[in-house]
Amino acid sequence: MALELSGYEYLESENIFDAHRIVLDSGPDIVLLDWMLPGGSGIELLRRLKQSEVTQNIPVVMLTAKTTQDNIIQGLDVGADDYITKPFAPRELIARIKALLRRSQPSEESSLVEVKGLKIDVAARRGFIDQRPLDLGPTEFKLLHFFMSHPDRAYTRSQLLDHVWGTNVYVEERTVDVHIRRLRKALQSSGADYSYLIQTVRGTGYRFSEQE
Amino acid sequence: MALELSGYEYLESENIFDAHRIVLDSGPDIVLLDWMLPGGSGIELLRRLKQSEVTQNIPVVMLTAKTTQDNIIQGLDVGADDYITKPFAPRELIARIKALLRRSQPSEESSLVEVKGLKIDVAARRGFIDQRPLDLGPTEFKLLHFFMSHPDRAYTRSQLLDHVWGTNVYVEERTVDVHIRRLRKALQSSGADYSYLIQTVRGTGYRFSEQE
DNA sequence: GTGAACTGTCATCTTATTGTCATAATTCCA
DNA sequence: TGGAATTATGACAATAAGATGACAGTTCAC
Repeated sequence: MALELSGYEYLESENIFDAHRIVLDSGPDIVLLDWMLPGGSGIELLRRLKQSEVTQNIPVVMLTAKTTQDNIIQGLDVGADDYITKPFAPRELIARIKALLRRSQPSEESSLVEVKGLKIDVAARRGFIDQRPLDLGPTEFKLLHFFMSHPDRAYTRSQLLDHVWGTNVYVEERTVDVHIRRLRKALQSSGADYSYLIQTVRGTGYRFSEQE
Repeated sequence: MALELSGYEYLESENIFDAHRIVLDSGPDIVLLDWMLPGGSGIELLRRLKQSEVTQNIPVVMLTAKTTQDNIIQGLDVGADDYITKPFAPRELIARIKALLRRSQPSEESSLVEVKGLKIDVAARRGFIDQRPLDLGPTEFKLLHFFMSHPDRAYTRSQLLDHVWGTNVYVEERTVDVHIRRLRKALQSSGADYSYLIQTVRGTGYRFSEQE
């Protein structure tokens, strides 16, 4: 109920066997695991999850009524990421889940990509032309980032939509044109004009290149 | 007693389980870990701490009565940062703790951070704009401190919650917005307006930067 | 116990960003 | 040289995201 109220989706299982299958099939973001499950102790599942490369990065929270030393040590040993002892407040459960999810989120890459006087700092999420910061919307930034890391190659609008907007997004192909224009505009804003880097490939799409 | 006399705050635990929770919840600056803990060897906890990304940077000092080489090697192997064998002089304990703390917080704990006319005194927990003290709540101070020691990079609300509020805290992400606002307000209180240092990064979060 | 300071949350207001369209400009080829 | 096809551009409304003010619960010092 607490999970539902907080807007999480979940799948339940009554026993280890189904639980394992569900984890493998649905690839959850997190696993809540009761110490005592019919058919075997939850710790067995925990061990299995942590052994497999596929599942070992899924954070696992152990729920337990037991506070006996043995069990807990066993749990630590196998690699639970957090524990909650029953009875617990729903708030606490949600808090711990949130914290774990936060932590497991994408690692921070801090790359700098540079082409001539045009530079983008991915960590800072910002672009520069000769030290001068660019005014880019999120989409323009992503587009520029994609282009700069895949230069000298023509992409169709469709491909750009996939890579920059993401799959499963329904957007008119012509929308790409508009963003290309916005990006070009930003690239020739102050002083130097770098808009030539974004080249139109008639009949195909666009390309990022220093040449020509 | 030695810790208290030296002005450190500490949390104690009688067993591995509680110890692990305490570390996760309170995010200590350092961990003193006895080799022998009821319910299991402290080394297991050490291993756990060093395995998780969240806790692996917390320095751990192993306390032990054993002087056998094996053990020491075992401990260092897993990642203990220092060793003290019992019996030990309180002075020595404190000295080692100090050394580790110094080492582990090179960038952050330089007690004076300054950017342009904005300066914070970490020890005194106060901020100044051109000598004039700022009116900051504890959270705002921590937020500002974090920003100033990690400039020119965008942070999501989640990341800020982790770094400033701590892990395992259940706070709405939007709460970050509110504190950002309070901080900005403080930065433009009297005279000069430094609120431009805290920049909104649409679709991502916030960034501290002198530029723009 | 009282009051001030501080926090977290909510509802509401603002603004930046986006997707789309209509129209102008260009390119290409018969 | 037309005109068909393709791309560029400006405008605009919808939307999503952030800013802001208010408020109530807590904590803490006195």
